[in-house]
Order: sequence, then C-alpha cells, then structure tokens
Amino acid sequence: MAATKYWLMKTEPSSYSIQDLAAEKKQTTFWDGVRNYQARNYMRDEMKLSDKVLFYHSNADPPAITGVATIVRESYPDHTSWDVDNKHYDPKSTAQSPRWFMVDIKLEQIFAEPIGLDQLRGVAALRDMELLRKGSRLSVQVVRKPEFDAILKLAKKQR
DNA sequence: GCCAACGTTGGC
DNA sequence: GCCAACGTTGGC
Repeated sequence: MAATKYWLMKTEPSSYSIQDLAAEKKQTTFWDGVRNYQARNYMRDEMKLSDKVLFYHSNADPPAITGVATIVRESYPDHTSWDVDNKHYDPKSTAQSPRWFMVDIKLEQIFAEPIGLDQLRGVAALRDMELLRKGSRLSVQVVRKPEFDAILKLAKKQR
C-alpha cells in the first residue's frame, strides 16, 4: 500500500466552508471548480484514497486552517465543467473529453480553534510550507508529513 | 478596495 | 516561441 500523502485544499468559506461540509448528509462532498492545471494534476494523478487534507479558508478573517478531511473517492471528471449554467463552465471540457477532474473528500475533524496564518508563520517546523510562501496561490498544495503533524499538534494544544 | 504575484491568452 | 495584455487569487 502506498504511503499516505498530505494535502492542503483552499476554499472561500463564503462559497463553501468546513461547516458546509459538516452539514452534508455523509459529511462528504466533491471538490468541483478547480480550473488550474497543476491543482488538477494533483487531484487527477496523485491523490489516493485515505490521503489526508488540510481544509483551508482563504479570503476569510482570519485566513486559517480549519480542519482535516480525507480522500474517499479518487479522481473522476468534474461534471460542472460542461454545465453551461455553472460558474466554472469551460467550453473546452466535455463529457466525451473532460478537461477537469475532482475528488471526493470526507470530513475528519473541525479544529476547536481555526489556526490562522499569523499563528502558522510562528512555527519553525512550517518555515518552508508552501501556503506561507509569498504569492502562493495554488488551491491544491502538497503538505509534507512533518508539517501536517506540526499542525495537528497545534490543533490539539489549543483545545 | 488595493495591488503583488501569478496563470492564461493570443497576436506576432 | 516570445511576451504584452488581461484576468484571477488572496492577503492586507
């Protein structure tokens, strides 16, 4: 069995928050709307069942990691990409030849307190974390295991 | 609302 | 294939 990989996925809570995920019937959702090739490639090629995902709220006050989810379905075409009424419609993507892909995630835990960017920046173990790099915009990012562990530890400490 | 940092598009 | 113009992201 392949080693568990760790990821971070961004969402604007005004469009979809971790509370929305918690309110889903089975606390699962499909991660639609990604329209960036690198982020797509991560989802399509590298995300595997039971990989862990840090759930990040961007454009929030404060921007913060709010919990953890896990991959419960590996990549399949993002059907919203050929839905003309969808906000993320892409005329170049069709059911016959899909351009965009998504995965399903399931909520594992909501942190008692969101871990804000400020707090993350203060942690030595996270010095090289992609999220904290200036100009880091990618909505699906790789997280190293030591980084993931450090964040879980922070989440525990503040309970 | 500003704007730096990116990614994409399209003329050449 | 270059690169200017444009659009988007996302912290502040």
